[in-house]
Amino acid sequence: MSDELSAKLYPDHQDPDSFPFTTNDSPNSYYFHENYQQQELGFLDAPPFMNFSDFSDQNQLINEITHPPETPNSSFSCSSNDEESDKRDKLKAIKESENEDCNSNKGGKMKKKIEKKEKEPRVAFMTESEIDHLEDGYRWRKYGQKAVKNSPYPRSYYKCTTQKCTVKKRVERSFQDPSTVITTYEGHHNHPVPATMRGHVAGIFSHSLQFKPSSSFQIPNLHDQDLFHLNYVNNNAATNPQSIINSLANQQQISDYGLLQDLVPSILFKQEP
DNA sequence: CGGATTTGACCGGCGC
DNA sequence: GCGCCGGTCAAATCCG
Repeated sequence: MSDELSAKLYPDHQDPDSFPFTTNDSPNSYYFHENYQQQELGFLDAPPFMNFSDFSDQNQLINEITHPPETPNSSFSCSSNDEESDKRDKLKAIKESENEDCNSNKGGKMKKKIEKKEKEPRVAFMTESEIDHLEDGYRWRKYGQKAVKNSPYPRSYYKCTTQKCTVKKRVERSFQDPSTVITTYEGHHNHPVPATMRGHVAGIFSHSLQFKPSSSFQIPNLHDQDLFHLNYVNNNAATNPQSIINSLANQQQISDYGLLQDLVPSILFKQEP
């Protein structure tokens, strides 16, 4: 994301890794927001009650910046346009030349070329919930917690407890909208949902709404696992006892739709390494 | 008692 | 080189 976009979206927010992602070194960040926008406009077969109004200002802003009025709003595809790929090529060239300078360190010892650790794909979900760590079907071990700059809410770090699975997730409450929790998954599980959780999943899925990608809008490389997370967290939030109690307090009638109306989260975007 | 969580220390990347 | 910051480690502590 450009500094300009970042500054307009979050004037007081300095944390580069919080939502939305603002990786300085990745030319893909712009692309993520195309996804974000695309999703808002119809990636998911969202039910009619789904309310994106909370994000409409952001999306409008993103739309303005990424597609200025004089530039035709080309498409919602995730492929980059020529101008954008030019920018990426240039950035790539700069990075490569920088690497060369660094590695050919005149007269000195030949520094072993250290490959930059490849980033795992990341997927972020924003969920309206009072509970920070939402049940998502997998087992996690907390390994750290840090204060988030310019936010009163800490960020928690979790690892999947299954052996040889390197998936991590970060959970933090949005400082802009404290009613929402931002969950970021990094990597993909190399194993099925733990057996002890499967019954739970089946029970939840049997009676409730599920998201699926629409035929007209696709985010490339969106794994089934990501939709699983979305469905699981969504449905779990909707069936969380405290959520139901809260909902009861606010609504006259309870229906599946009525409950979900206040609780459904939205997938925001996906970040590729 | 064993697994999970807490929390201060530590590390590496980055900007100045 | 130094300080800042995000992310991770690991010893101490908690808790069922």
